[in-house]
Amino acid sequence: MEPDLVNKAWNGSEKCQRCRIRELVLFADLQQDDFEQLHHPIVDIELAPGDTLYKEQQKPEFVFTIRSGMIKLVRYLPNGSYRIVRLLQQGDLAGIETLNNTAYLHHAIALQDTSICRIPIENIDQLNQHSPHLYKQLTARWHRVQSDADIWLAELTVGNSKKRIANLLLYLAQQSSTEHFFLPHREDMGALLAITTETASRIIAEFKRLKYLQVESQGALIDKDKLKHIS
Amino acid sequence: MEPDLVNKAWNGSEKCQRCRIRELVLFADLQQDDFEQLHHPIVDIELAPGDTLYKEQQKPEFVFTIRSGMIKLVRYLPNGSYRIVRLLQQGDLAGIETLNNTAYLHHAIALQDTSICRIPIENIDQLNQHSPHLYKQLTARWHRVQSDADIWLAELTVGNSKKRIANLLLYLAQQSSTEHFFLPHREDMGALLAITTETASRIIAEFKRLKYLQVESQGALIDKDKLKHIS
DNA sequence: CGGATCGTTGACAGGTATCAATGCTGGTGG
DNA sequence: CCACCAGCATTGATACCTGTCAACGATCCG
Repeated sequence: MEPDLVNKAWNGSEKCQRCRIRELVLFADLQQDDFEQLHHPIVDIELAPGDTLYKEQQKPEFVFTIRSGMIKLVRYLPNGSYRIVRLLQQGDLAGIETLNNTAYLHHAIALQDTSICRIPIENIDQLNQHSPHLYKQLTARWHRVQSDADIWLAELTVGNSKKRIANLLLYLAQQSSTEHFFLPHREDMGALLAITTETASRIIAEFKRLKYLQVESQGALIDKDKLKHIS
Repeated sequence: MEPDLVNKAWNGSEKCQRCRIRELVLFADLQQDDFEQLHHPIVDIELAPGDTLYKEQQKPEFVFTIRSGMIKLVRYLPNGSYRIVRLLQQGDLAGIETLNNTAYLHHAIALQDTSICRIPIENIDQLNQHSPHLYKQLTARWHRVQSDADIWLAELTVGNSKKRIANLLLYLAQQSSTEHFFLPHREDMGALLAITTETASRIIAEFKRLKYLQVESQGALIDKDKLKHIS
């Protein structure tokens, strides 16, 4: 182990212990002892909208904890179009599938300004071998993957387009910590809901006209009752 | 611990060690020592088509390894209809989400004659605490959940109905160990693909007329090239 | 034989994809 | 500062697809 890496690791773990949202992220349950096992550096990353965090075919070396912002997980289809299979937000873990010694299953792309912690897989492996504290948090993340995927399948891919958009808006609003929330591009909405960009645009425009949806500088606002009535 | 439970546990673990498909199921990596930690009985269950393995609101006490057959995981929607979010087959683990101290996320219902091993959650928890051998297999199952969910989202909910049915048939054929495979009811196909029963029926009937699909007593057969061309 | 269940088919209205054109807005370079 | 451009968003027209409601056929079983 080179000295400078050890130093960075130490700095990283120091920061993790002082992390403002520590209770939400992967290392919530770790003890002082555990942090000393982090021999590889944890790095902060800031992403702008459109930045790619990783690609499917890339060598998997890191998992990523999302501290703020939003990431889309994307699968490209043979015909060149794409489908968004999940949205990740604060506290979510991107690249969890690589802990099984396999490749990334998606491309991960930022939708907003997004802050990330980049955690080397080696750290996770070491912690798993020498301490029991990470296991619970990891299982919780796997659980969330399943639960999100099921919600997606059961709620966002059924019914007509109006219903799906209404459900998506309700989902985004519910996920947000404030009243305002981030409204994706029409193309991304289409990729989320398996509808075309044009249809997404038409329905959003209609919701705006009906005042079910308002777009302000801080983000979007919805009339939840009206939208629930549609879905 | 009551003596008869201990006895049953011993019987159960004996059987696990001799299991014909052991390399496929959850206990693949377990050692002799580990099996001695199974203090609760593992029970074989045989299900007929339509039998319910567990329900969403049921108290979670067991996970289930599937030895043969097919199980659908079902979510009921507020309007009374349902959606199939995953199909489980040999080697898959049903109820994995309960290992996180939460409820079952679905109803699990057999589609065919199905053989199951019912494993008490306590066994899993104990093994996890005292031996490292289960961890890898569990992670592999979580991984498969994610990977299947993503395939579902990316391939079975996009494109028109003909494309979706073609993809479903290709998926079912690929999963099967023989050339023949199990063809679900039209209603289940609809619930799998987010289309109506009638549309599923129309397209299956058309595929039959075109000889892309043949139904024999052993199961269904498809013309993979023709169906790939559609999808 | 009658009834239940599932599959198939028809008719039609409504929804959505597709192709195409037109706004709108923010940024860039002259 | 302004004209221009690129990238989205919106809207229109139309053909096609799919949901809906309804009827009929096939098969199994008591």
